[in-house]
Amino acid sequence: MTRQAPYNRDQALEAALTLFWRKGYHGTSLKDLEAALNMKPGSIYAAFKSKSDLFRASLDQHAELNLGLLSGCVADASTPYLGVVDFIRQLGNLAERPTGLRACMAMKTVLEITDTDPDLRAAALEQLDKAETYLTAVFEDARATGELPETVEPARLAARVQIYILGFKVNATRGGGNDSLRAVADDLADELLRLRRADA
Amino acid sequence: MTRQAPYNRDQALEAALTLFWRKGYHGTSLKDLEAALNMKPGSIYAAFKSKSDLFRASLDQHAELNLGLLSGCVADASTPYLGVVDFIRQLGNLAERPTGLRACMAMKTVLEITDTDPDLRAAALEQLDKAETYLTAVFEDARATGELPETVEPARLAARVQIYILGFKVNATRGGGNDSLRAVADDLADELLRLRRADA
DNA sequence: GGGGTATTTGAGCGATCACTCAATGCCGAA
DNA sequence: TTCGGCATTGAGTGATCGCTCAAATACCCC
Repeated sequence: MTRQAPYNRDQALEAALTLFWRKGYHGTSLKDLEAALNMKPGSIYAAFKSKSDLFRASLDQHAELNLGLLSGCVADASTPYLGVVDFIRQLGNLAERPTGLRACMAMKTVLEITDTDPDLRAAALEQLDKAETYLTAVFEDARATGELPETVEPARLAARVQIYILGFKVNATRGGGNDSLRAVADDLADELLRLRRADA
Repeated sequence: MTRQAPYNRDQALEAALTLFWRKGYHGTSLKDLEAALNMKPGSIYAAFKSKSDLFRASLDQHAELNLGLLSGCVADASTPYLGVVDFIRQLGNLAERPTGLRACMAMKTVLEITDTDPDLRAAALEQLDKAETYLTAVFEDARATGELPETVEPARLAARVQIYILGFKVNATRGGGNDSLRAVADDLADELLRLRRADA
């Protein structure tokens, strides 16, 4: 039936994601995208409709990967709470990435986009909210099972952990090496371990 | 003598700072600046040389204000370490600011600027380094006086506190209200208090 | 092969970008 | 009152922005 497109859509989207992630929305021009996706402007618009729609698609793709990473840690650990702790500890591995890709795209977008393009901002905010909701649920369960003491407020702790994550990623963007990043990630993880009930 | 310039340079710089801070480097056009500074392009270039130089000047101005805030807290508190704790606690007041001005400009710049304009990126990085150096010095002194235990590594703790500050500001940019921001700022401040020696 | 269709192409659109400079306006000195 | 000199002006520079569309191309079915 219809002809197979000679470009791979997923592959193109990944290239766009990397570019937008690194350079931001305003900092990425269509010329940049044409080069990275190896597509002419007409093809890009046929496939993705507009620059902002392509950005939006990249943002969603990025969120999926990111949340997958977190939920993967949660699934693999002996308890969900320890999974979150492990996720924090693994932030120490961010040194492997180039500095431009150490901070998450949603965060960069919320900081970059203010008045113009409220849709993009809203999408990024929603992603951060989703992550925080996920964390809150984990902490609620941990309290219910007795892993966390009753005095812990799940939403409040989720906000704090979100701050750990976002702050760590901003700081990593400055360019720290493997050792220093790992040391601080361990400190943050240990801090969360200390919140568990002594008998847990 | 030379004629008095009909615009106030400091006032113009402050307007530029607010604009750049809120909208970022790429997100701010000269049209925006012309309107905010109430100056024609020729005057702007006569006074500030170029867009990037004006941004740079704004960045420096911002850093001065920011570091002044921190050192003010340190000077006012009963010990320098408690001053830092107080600074963290006062982050809860960020709700008073519009969301676009809650994150510090240096941080936003480091996240926004990657390849292009390495000078601007370097300037922003330097400012963050300066703040971290300041924190490290405070923690070193606190350890020397016995307020912090010997086991604390000042530089490592400074990185962690920097993460708290940066992370908090990113999170505040999402738009939290007065109560929620204050609650989490208190949590972070209390966490630092807990590091002090029991007899301090 | 040949015809029909879907996709890709890339020159070029108007708008906006950062920036310039000849003309103008304003001032103090003479 | 006139004049010399500097600050301000704003229309206009070439470059680049995001984006379009008529033409060329590649593919499938017959």
